[in-house]
Amino acid sequence: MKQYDHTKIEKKWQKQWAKKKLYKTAEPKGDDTAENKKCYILDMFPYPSGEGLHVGHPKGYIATDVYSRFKRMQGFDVLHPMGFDAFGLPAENYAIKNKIHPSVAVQKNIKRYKEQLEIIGFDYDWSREVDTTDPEYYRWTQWIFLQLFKKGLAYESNEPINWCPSCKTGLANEDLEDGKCERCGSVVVKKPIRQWVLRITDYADRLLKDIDVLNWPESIKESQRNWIGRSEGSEIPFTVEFENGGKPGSIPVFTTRADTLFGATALVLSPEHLWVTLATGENHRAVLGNAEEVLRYIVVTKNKTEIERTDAGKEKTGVKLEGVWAINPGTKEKIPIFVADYVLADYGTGAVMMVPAHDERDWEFAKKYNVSIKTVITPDSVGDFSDGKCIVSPGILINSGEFSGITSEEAKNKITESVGGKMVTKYKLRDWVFSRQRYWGEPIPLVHCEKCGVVAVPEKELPVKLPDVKSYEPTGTGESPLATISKWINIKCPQCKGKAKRETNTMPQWAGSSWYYLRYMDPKNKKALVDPKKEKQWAPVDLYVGGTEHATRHLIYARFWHKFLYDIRVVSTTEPFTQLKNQGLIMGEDGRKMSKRFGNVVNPDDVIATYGADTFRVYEMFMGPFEQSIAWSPQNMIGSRRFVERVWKLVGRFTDSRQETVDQKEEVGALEILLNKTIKKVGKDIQGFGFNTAISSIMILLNTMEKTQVSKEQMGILLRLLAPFVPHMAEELWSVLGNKKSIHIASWPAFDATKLVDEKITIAVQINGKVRGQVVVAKDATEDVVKKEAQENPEVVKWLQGQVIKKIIYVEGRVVNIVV
RNA sequence: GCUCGGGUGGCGGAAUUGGUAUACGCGCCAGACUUAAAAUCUGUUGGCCGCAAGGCCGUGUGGGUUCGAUUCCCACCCCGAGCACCA
Repeated sequence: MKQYDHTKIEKKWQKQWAKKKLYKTAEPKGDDTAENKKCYILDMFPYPSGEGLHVGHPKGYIATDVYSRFKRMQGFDVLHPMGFDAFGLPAENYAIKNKIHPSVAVQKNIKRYKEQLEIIGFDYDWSREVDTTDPEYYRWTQWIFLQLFKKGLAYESNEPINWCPSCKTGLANEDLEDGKCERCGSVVVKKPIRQWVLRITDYADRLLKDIDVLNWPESIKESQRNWIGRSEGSEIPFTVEFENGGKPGSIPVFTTRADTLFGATALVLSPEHLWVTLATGENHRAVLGNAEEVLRYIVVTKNKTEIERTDAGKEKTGVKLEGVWAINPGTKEKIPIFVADYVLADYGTGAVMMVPAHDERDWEFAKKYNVSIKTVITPDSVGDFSDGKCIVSPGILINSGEFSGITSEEAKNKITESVGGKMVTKYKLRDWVFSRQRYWGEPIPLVHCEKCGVVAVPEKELPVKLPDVKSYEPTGTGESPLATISKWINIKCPQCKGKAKRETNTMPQWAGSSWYYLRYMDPKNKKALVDPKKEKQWAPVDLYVGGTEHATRHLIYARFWHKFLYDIRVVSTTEPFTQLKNQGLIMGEDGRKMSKRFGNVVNPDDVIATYGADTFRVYEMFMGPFEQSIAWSPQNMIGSRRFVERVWKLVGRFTDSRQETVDQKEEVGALEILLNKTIKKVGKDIQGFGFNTAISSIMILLNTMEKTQVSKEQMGILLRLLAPFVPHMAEELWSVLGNKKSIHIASWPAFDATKLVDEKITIAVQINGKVRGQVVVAKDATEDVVKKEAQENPEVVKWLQGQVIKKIIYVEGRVVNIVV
């Protein structure tokens, strides 16, 4: 047998597989039974940055590759595609920095990515590749937008939104991290610009409810629940009266604690509240005793960044409105009105009732501004509430008129009803700011007509192609660079043929990735986003693998679009991804995140050149639990290489002329049992993403096989168990054994359920729970026999001397415990 | 602050409807092969006490339930992630 030359073998088989189109996706069989045997396995497709891949990126891809090969061998029709998410800021910034047009840069980076992926030996069906920047692809991204627009789910708005001064574009809430731009880390400011917004909040309830049925990691599900942030409460109107006899008005507040209404000693409005704007405006200014002061406060507030405003730790500020007061609808007492920036404008009604005795924020504010504090809840178990303490927990009502004595829970409904309020549900989720003032994105397919207003581009005119432009750098004016191309902008209105202009905003990075999994099912279709038959054949995605960073962005957006597409009958399932797995990061050797900054990045190309793709794959799958972050270790890589080489040598026995005889230390029958056990375990582990334990059990099998006489058939089983992990070597050795067809379309070995337990089993003997000896018995030994053997065991006898046996417990096949 | 994960040898980790803790791999140590080294192969390897036989202690800490707890319950400590002035 020749030496193991990984480069030669890997190149050879990668070429062969491509030539024979081994991984071409099976076409739909068209019968009902076929549906049960499909398996759609999806990776989160990369955006091709200029950096190329580091060893952390392929970890998830290797896992899906192992899984898809396993499923194919089990006889499933497998769909395992790959593509590129190439619109968006990273690609554009790279292009700007390197002074290449984004489309050129993207194609270059895609090529590089593909090369890097190909040498790892993945089983992608490249004939289904998608590229979100391909007009034939984004035609359908635009089409989905138009359907949203037609259903009233896309609207134009001029509300202040998050603006990144460095990226020079508006951002969605999801694009912020601690008030900073997720991409560049700049502090985001609120800025009113014209924008397109999608009504994701219309789907908040369904997005929340359906989380329960998903087979996803608990942490991601929890993140989404937090993000959607449902809370049930009451909307209660507060009457407002003026000192100088103005007409009384009404301001609704939102509260989850209507039970504390009688303790509300002030009304607090956000600085952006419409009522405040009106009251300080030219016409009404006279009603306030201190309009100038209030205006000054509002200006100061608006100049603060989001971070400054929303930091819970900072001291609260506000200003009291003079000449006006509110009526507490419970007590009918006059209470002061404040404007304060701790009240968020865009949550609830932008107004809250201040209950200092039972809310810590209100408490803090009331102390500072001398608002009276009135306790109306007492903890239900103990009666000793003390005034001068903030009691946040619910309890029994006091000082609440007719409601005194009932519980908080009961009071919420009753009080709300009695003051003319209503029970409402609110969400933290905000509508999705969907336009970007940048070049490198899908043009929004709308037209602004002087007469007709906003008009959709007719579907047959899609795609609206992104025009070439000399300067694609962001303008910073709130307009996209497209606004400078008059030739492109000025068109006729599709409706009235009059003068009209194109919409110049582009879509955010997340648009293309919100539906790409559908396109893989039918990538070449020119007539529809996806053929309904093909959609039925493949949907939903059975397994989706990617990083946790997408928990509240991509994974929420995609679920939203999917549900919308379900409503307009483009897709047949209510959820896109039934099962989700997150790969843990591969950290640098130093334990820090891999980054150019730390100089701890490992390039997969180098690793593969030295050790081979098969070893690399084994190492990444064996290094620890898939979902866990673990540091890269060149030391441990050597262990994986050893393992791979030992397999090579083992098969060498069948080709070497000497037919090397084995010093047979293990029983042949025992090997048969171990093989069966291993087949069962490896299958179960791959299915459950326990790749590290699957490999360890194959290692145990290999250790035994090396010491035993092994038949060709048994060797074939070993190779098939290994095939998903080391596809090149398994293929090579499989052909060495004389097989003509590829191992990757061979059937996964079956195990014999009657041969899973050894003839003799070892049972531990405990005395009072401490292991004192072991007995070996036949596998079908009865309880009495085992108990008798246990008591006769010399080790045990020693411990039993002078003791009285109270009880003997036998756990079948495991342990005997003698209680003395 | 709230929510969700997680804490096991020198290291990555294995084992939970409660049943022999430390599988597998790395490293270390010893041996074989070699002039020598590397590679490879074989063996040992949780801690403490002991010449040994053997014993005691051990899954973040402290309690509890149980014949038996890494696993279940209570309290606490630490690490990671998400959310956070959301009324």
